[in-house]
Amino acid sequence: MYIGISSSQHTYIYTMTEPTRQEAIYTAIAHIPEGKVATYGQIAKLAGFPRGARLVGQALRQLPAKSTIPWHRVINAQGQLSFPKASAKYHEQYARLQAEDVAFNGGKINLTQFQWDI
DNA sequence: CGTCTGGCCCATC
DNA sequence: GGATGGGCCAGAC
Repeated sequence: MYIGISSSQHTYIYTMTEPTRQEAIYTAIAHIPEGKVATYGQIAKLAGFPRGARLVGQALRQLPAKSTIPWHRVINAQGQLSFPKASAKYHEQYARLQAEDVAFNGGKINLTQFQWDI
């Protein structure tokens, strides 16, 4: 989010120079429709970082708990959740996706069926 | 500066 | 299916 101060010339001074990578990434994720998933690489590209898949992971790791963006719709390019299978996070993501009728087959999501195509 | 580590990706074998 | 190696970018030493 920008914090801006307007001047008489209609220019703006921001506390952060530009949309942060994080913001661009969060915005992209926010656009994933319900019942669809996107890969880290896909989000990175959308946010303007063609090879920045890891940035997406980093951004999501720092996501505030109160945030409402659909982080659970971001999965890896293999169609799997990028959490250890035994972890609470894995189960939460799994449950949220299933609640949106995203199907798992042997722990994997069929990307040709469920990937968000822009 | 260098090196390692991440909710990764891709090509290749 | 799996393993490996290169690439990517930002942070943390």
